[in-house]
Amino acid sequence: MPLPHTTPATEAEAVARQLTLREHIVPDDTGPAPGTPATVAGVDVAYDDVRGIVAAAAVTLDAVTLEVRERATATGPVPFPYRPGLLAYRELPAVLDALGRLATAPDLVVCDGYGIAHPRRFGLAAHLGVLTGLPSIGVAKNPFTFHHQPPAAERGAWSPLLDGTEEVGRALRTQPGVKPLFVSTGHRVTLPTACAHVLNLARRYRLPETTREADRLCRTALSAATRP
DNA sequence: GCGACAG
DNA sequence: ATCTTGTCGC
Repeated sequence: MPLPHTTPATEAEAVARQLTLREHIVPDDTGPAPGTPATVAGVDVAYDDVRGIVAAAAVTLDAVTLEVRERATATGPVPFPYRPGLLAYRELPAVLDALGRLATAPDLVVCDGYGIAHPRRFGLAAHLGVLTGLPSIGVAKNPFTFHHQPPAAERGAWSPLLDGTEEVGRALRTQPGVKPLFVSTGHRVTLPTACAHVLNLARRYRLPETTREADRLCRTALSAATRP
């Protein structure tokens, strides 16, 4: 069922593949309902650009209790340079590897970065969702090239994230008086549902527990891979 | 041409 | 992403 991933030889090929794959995005709401019994995985990567090594982590949490259910990591060579708009080609190989090492596939994947909020409407979270078939959402820490009005100060407040006049995501306040996160849809999840998931996962801190756990794990995995 | 630009 | 100490605040 999952589609294969291979590293493009050129940026033009990378862009062309995005235009093809984006047709496979399913913009429905067939993923789990926020806060209901389900498993949610956070994925993240860390780099050692000097040695050209990337380490990825996938951590599965219980969506109700937020307890960690499973952890997996993967390391490998950095496969693609960083280019805004092509982040997925840099992160996906290691992330897909880590996800595949989980004994049980999650019901939802939370990515660091964007989903449909992307110059070609096919960011990392959408790409991951299409390849794996899993419901996915993107959670970014900055607005990238998009614009927004600051949401009200209370937790849960949001404002549209705009590419011109098109709403591509939401600036979502997960903690009172703290900088908002930028949430966008990936695959099989609706924008309001995606925001509800993020609020459910970010009860105490700005970032969802899924990304906090994945961030910690990929860093330790990187130092372990870098430490002979 | 210059600046901006997820991680 | 990553380089990096102390420091202001709850």
